[in-house]
Amino acid sequence: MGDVYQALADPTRRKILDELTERDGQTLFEICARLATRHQITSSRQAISQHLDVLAAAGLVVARRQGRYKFHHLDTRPLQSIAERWLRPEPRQENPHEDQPDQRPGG
Amino acid sequence: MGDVYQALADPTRRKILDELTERDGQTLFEICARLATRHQITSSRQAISQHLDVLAAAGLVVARRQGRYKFHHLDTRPLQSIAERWLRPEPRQENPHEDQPDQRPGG
DNA sequence: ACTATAGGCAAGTGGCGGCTTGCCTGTCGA
DNA sequence: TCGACAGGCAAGCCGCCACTTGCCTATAGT
Repeated sequence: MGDVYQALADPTRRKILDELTERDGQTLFEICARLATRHQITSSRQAISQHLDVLAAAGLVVARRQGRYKFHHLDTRPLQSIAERWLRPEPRQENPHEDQPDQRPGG
Repeated sequence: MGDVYQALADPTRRKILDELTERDGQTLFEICARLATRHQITSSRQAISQHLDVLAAAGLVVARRQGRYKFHHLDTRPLQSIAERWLRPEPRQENPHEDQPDQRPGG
């Protein structure tokens, strides 16, 4: 299982997710064409294919083979846990700055 | 302004965010010590400092100088827009797979 | 059977990111 | 004032990642 955060790090991969959000279940060539015409991304087909591999490894894209076509579907479930990792509103501990923060005041 | 996604790509930087979530307003040395003892991260002080620079450039960390100390505070606002980018529950368009997806069926 | 299409595998390359190292600035305490 | 401490600047190294290139497999159409 790949790293979801690393998969999101590349701007081209995010554009792919945007594209699949607008129109789910696209083929590789379809994604290439739409990235080129709508986002000025002129990467080769292989580059996009490798990006899709990374997204699939991260669980963000699920591929479905059908004949000679391979349709790519978005799966947003890995994204749900991301923001919650730091956005959980538990009142977190504060650091007593004004004391003497000698590296670790309280051990 | 740096890239929030790229800032989250590095696992050490995510650990720093975890650390600041638990205890906000830590100094550089304090973060180094806690990363070493609690997360087995033995990177040098400079490495952590550069990580904090990246996080600050992405707006995820705000530094506050006070005397010879520099306290780092978490700012989760840049995170809120991340998940919503693809998690907005608008019913997105489906691709008519079973037709003839000749790259782009509808031009 | 032949061709065009959709996609895959693998090797090679260039640039960027993470890390270290060395040295410097600035602040507080005794 | 002097030394310990917190942090900063800059150069250099190295591995990874994105991308290309070349060739291959497989399905669909005629």
